[in-house]
Amino acid sequence: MSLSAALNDQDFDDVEFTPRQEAVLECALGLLVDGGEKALTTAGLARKANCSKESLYKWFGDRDGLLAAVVAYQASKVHFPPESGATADGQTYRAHLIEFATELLAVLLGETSVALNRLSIGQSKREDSRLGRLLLVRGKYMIAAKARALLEAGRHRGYLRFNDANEAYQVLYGLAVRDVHIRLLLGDEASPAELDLKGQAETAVNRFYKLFGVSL
Amino acid sequence: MSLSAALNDQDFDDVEFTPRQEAVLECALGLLVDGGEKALTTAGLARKANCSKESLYKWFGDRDGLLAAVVAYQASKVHFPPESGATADGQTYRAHLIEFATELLAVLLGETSVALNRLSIGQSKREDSRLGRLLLVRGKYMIAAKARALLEAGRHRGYLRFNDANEAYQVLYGLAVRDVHIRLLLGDEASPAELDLKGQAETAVNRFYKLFGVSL
DNA sequence: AGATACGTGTACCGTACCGTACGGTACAAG
DNA sequence: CTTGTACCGTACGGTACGGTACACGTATCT
Repeated sequence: MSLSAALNDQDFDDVEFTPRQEAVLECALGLLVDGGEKALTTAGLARKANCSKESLYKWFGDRDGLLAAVVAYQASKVHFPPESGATADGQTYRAHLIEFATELLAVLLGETSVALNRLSIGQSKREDSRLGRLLLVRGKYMIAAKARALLEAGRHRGYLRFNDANEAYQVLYGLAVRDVHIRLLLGDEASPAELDLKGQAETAVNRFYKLFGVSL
Repeated sequence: MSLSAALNDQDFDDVEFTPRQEAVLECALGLLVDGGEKALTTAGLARKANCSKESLYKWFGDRDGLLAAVVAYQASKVHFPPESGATADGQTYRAHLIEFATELLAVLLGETSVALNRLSIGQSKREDSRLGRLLLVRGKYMIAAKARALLEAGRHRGYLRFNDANEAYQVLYGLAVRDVHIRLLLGDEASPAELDLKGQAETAVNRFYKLFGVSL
């Protein structure tokens, strides 16, 4: 079963890559990070990765399959630490929230994430945007799920009060990310204050508690 | 003076387009909205707009100049209403904030804005992203300036309390937009609730007042 | 040793598209 | 009537890139 077939079947879940393929995909990531999509040509990747174009097509089907594989590979690298500290008091729970926000910012502002988002967005057209969906389901939705679980735990223990966990997460996201992500995607640079991820996460969580925290 | 020369000089300000050129740019916008960047070819635009490729190159220099002209043209269409209601009580000021947030969402979620953002992001590479900068300075920065003025007025009249107007604006932006913008750029669709711009703007402003409003 | 499988390197084809050149048309000014 | 300007339509060169075919090298299995 080829990868492109798997992609067409919307079924990209249980795909594993051999070490050799992962090395090639890492090269592809490097080309993408500095150079954008147009820098990732089949000939260029084959030259940089010391592999043949024929192998690329054997492994990934076609160029779209290659791009999808790059996204899937990068997404497979983010680990979800096991539910951190099931028994936590209010202070450590708040610290966990801050840590989550910090990691969120670290991921979104990372250059590989920026490069992949640029790639997926550039490919997205009106209707039919497979790369975008892939990035959403393998990236954003996973993070959102983890965040919802974290927030639900906080509500269950009486630290937070809200009706819709998803809405609460989106507010936390907005408070932490603001317009920094889109500005980076457009080529702007983050200000020094915005590069203090920990500080940004703390103020975001502070404001979040002002909105959804139980009365002091 | 050609447009491309003006672009290279970072000076794209006092550029005006003839009605004929604007009609062509409108066609280009249409091609961009449904089809993405690759759908906007010089031959295709010439065919759809009933103009010659030679005219395109005479007017816009090259394809990059054409893309830049499309962005500049669209940016030139957003008007800034004169400072609304200099003398306003607390209720109408809050209404003005809601109106601003509503318009912000309407712009960001509009399909032409999404298409242009996709275009600019797709063109942005590591270093050197002229389209992105153009969209930032002609779009985002203008909106941010207006928002800062509005917020400063609110602080001056005692409705709001904050130190940095820019930071306050970013919080308002985050509360209103959340992750909807990036999701749309990636090809996701807005939920029904998210399409209720007025309602979204109201809750965003409510939360904003919880953070920066003076004590009730 | 031979066979099968896998991968590299290279040459090649077809195509899409940018950019330009050129012929033809309409129109205004002298 | 001539000249200049602006534009359309089309055809063509150059090129970059996706995709394929093939020759050669290497390892593993029998």
